Amino acid sequence: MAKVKGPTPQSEDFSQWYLDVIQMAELADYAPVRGTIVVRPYGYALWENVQRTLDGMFKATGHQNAYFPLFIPMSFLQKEAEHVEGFSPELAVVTHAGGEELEEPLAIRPTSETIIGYMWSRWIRSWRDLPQLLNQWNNVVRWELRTRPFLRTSEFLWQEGHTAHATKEEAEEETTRMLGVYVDFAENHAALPVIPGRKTEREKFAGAVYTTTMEAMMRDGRALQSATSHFLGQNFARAFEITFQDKDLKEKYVWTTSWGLSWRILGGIIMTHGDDRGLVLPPRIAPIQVAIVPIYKAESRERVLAEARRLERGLTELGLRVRLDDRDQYTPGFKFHDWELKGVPYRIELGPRDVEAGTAVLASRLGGKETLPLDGLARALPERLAAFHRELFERARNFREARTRAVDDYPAFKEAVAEGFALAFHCGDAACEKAIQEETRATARVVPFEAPAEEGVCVRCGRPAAYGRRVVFARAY
RNA sequence: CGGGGCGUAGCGCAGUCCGGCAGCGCGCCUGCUUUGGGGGCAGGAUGUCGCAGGUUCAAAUCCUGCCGCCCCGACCA
Repeated sequence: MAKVKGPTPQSEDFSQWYLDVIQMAELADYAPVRGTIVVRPYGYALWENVQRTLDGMFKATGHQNAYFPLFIPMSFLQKEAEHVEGFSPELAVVTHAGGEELEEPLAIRPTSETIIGYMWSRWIRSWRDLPQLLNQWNNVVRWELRTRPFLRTSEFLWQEGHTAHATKEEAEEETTRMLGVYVDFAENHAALPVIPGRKTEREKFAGAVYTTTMEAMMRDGRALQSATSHFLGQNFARAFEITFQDKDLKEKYVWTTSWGLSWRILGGIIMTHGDDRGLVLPPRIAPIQVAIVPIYKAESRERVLAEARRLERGLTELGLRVRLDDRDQYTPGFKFHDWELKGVPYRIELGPRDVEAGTAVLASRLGGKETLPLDGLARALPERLAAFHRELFERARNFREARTRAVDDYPAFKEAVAEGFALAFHCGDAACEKAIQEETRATARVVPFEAPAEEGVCVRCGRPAAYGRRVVFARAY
């Protein structure tokens, strides 16, 4: 009975736990270039499920996929003042190609507002060409100084939606609608409770008029910005001369939005649901929802496997993602640990005794084993998986609420952000916000949409509060 | 970009101080046995000791330079 090391316990070193789990569960591995990772098949299957789900939601809201190039002329990025200031420090730039120095360096896209803006300026002529509702699934590069798998990598996969509209109202509606899609995805598919709202001026996207976001709490109490949706106003329209002739015969600038969700969400799923045994994956996006572990001796092998295959077929026919673990070189105990590490929601154990009795053991990744009749077992699983999702979501929400405190003085604020979210009034001044960060390492994460209207004074400087409500502060990833 | 750590078998490491046969655990391969919570026994394979240069009869070990990665902090999806 060899003792095999599991991941570092969360309580001992949460960051090490995260890194251990990613490696051990075979989600990803480090690649040769600093800050880059290889997403392994199990991790990529998870990402594919995120993609498939979200892509359907984008299409249901009228968007179409397109693809714009990886290379962007440097001059494009310089056209929007805030945008270039925000992104230039982290650009990767190609200066040589084909054995020669390029006349104009090419930025590897950090995001595609500029090249899409350029194309729109050629495509859009009339109000009849609007709205433009585009999305692309791609990779982008941002040369981050401090990297961490999924959360912050030099190259990452994401989707970036870009839309152009005739009116401000329509663009703002789009901004809100798409944040709503992300919230729907987070809560109903990834089981992540999130707080939707607006970013402060200091935290907004470089080039946006304003940024909306959803923030989630990880199991170490830190916040993770899980998706953003930006109202870009006419900033990019002016920079790229994207104009159209309206019904009133006047030439006008379009109003644009952009919104994105990256594989960072996988980091959020890992750090929200995982425990000391490893991953816990939300059923709706788990690559494997049910693992069947057959238990047999040489003489019972065929009998047990035959029954296991019958069960596998029954589950597959219901549209469930199933894996029959018939690897001969491992013992059942090993397989139990393995599927727990990989976060599979349900495991079915099937041995000679069960086959004899017409039963099987159903084990939940959230704990508990029960013996159930084989007959009807498959049909019971969809409801079990739905309940699993609900329990996962509730657990995460309870955790967040237990670690969230409304605070009105600075000492209490410091205590609150040391272990979770602080709900506090703030004056709205960027310098004061920066001081908070320097003094507490916490930042303003989100001004929640859904928060009671309240007046007060700034938790740090005592000046009258802005926003008319409390702001969520936390240490963030 | 600042601070720290580490590069030795696929992985985790010991050996480096004090130069002298390249080691351990896990994993891997073969066989037998086992299988209801990470089995056992036996046999076996696997190395530019990060790179370059120097000192020496002799370098993983000492000297010089370089490279890379990881972790921690300030910036970002």
